[in-house]
Amino acid sequence: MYRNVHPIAEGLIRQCGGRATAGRIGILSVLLSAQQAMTHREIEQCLLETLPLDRVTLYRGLEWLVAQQLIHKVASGDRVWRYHANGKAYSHQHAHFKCTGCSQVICLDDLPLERQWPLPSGYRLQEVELTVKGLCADCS
Amino acid sequence: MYRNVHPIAEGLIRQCGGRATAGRIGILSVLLSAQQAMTHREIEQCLLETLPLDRVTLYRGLEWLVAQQLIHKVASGDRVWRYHANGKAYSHQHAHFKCTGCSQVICLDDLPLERQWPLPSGYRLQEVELTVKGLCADCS
DNA sequence: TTAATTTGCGCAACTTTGTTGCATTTATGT
DNA sequence: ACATAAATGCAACAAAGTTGCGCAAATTAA
Ligand SMILES: [Mn+2]
Ligand SMILES: [Mn+2]
Ligand SMILES: [Zn+2]
Ligand SMILES: [Zn+2]
Repeated sequence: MYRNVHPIAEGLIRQCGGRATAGRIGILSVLLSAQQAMTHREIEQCLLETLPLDRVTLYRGLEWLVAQQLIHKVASGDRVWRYHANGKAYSHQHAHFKCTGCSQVICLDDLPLERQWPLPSGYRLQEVELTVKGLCADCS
Repeated sequence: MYRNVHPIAEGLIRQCGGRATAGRIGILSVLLSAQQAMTHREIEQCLLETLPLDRVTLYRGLEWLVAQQLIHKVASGDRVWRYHANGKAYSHQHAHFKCTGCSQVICLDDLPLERQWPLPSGYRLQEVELTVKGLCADCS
């Protein structure tokens, strides 16, 4: 249950010097307890009963948490952002897996992105975005 | 000038057994002449003078060309599809480069995606989507 | 060449995802 | 408890893309 992580979430938010509002704590708690990256919609649904937030507030909360580097944002192909808490394992750049069956997105911590990527001359690399698509264990 | 490729575009379309309409020929001609992957908007602008197409027709034309595998679709992070003609070089899976300055997207043919990607057990790979982000030669 | 049939087009309306402006409320330091 | 800065809720907006449907154009048959 994601309520257990409320104190942890609140601590993390205060450490950033931000206001510990119910919204931010709720959002971060959901993401800290989630096994996969979640869409805005999924987070909204998840909070619906305990803490109904306005969609805009949720967008702004997520934006703020990303800016504080407490969570990260995943693009994953469909035109929907997904969000996931930054554990120790996920603080560096990493790849993601997207299941084409159930649409879940998980972080692939093992997949190193620090290798050399050959680019045309004059081109400068900033960031690599890698999404492996396929079927998860449940959908296989 | 993309008008030179009209006969080529028409031939490719007829080879697929599809109707060679002015719209499809125009769209494919633009993409065949383009150096980079283009958004729906960019293609629309490009055709504006010679062949003003309804946005929906353009969407459906692109969809059809993708289904015929005459072009391919690139996700590239912002929530906008980009399209590019399938030359010989681009018929296989390949990575893309997206310039964070000018937003142009080019195909990285040299970057092999056929390596092994370690996945959790039970997970099955279908496709790899790799976008390298950075600055192109002009924007550097 | 014309007529019939099939397929694509244009238009309007709708959906989804996300953003912006502004008045109101709330968290926090004093 | 009060002042103040910051977050929230609401309405409106925006961009990208989709759907339904009547009409037009491309193929095919006559
Ligand atoms: Mn991740
Ligand atoms: Mn490409
Ligand atoms: Zn799955
Ligand atoms: Zn550039």
